[in-house]
Amino acid sequence: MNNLYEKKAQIFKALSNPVRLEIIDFLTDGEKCVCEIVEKLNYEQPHISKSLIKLKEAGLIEDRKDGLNVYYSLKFCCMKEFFNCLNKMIK
Amino acid sequence: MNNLYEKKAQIFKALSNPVRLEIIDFLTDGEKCVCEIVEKLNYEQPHISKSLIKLKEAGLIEDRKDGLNVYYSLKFCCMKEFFNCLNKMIK
DNA sequence: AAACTATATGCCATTATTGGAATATAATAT
DNA sequence: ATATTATATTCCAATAATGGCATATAGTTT
Repeated sequence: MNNLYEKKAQIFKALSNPVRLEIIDFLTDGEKCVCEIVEKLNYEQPHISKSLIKLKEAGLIEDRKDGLNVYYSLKFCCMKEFFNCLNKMIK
Repeated sequence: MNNLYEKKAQIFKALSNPVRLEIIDFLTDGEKCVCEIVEKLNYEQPHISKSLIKLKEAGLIEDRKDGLNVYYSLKFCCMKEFFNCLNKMIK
């Protein structure tokens, strides 16, 4: 199996979960620390943490440490058009 | 499928598999019948069939019957830009 | 140092996905 | 009607994902 298809599949897999999509959505607003994401979404902190790590491993977000906090942000600006197309699909 | 994030997640889930991505790739070339897809990819016919149904259920492809054959084709032309963005992500 | 806070990791039961093998269906040809 | 062909469905074992709970780590404060 072609490597490239697997890499792409990994990205889509990272996006194939409602919680992780909600995180992405929240991050379009700018970088957020884990505690803000936990507060916004209604999930346990460990689950949010694991979700963020999965998104990071797929290369979709990046993190920045500042004291006790870890701030996550979107890594690609084209993500907006990406999701615009997606929105057309679900109409 | 109650909320929007779940609907989007379903689309990404359908795309989160190398075989299904290869099918999508093959279909950008134009509509293909199941047998052509089976011949092109190296998988059992039942597996290809199930993959196609999953893509169809996600609303990404559509089918057309003609005699014994079933032809599948992409449902969205914006899929090209969608994948262009994806390609930027994996560089 | 100990206490506290933000985040990450490990464990676990439940549920979903994967892909092969056998079989069923549906359209066509003889 | 029977045979043939293209596609779909069912069953199954192996593997992976989900999300809660308990705990660990790492930076900060006192």
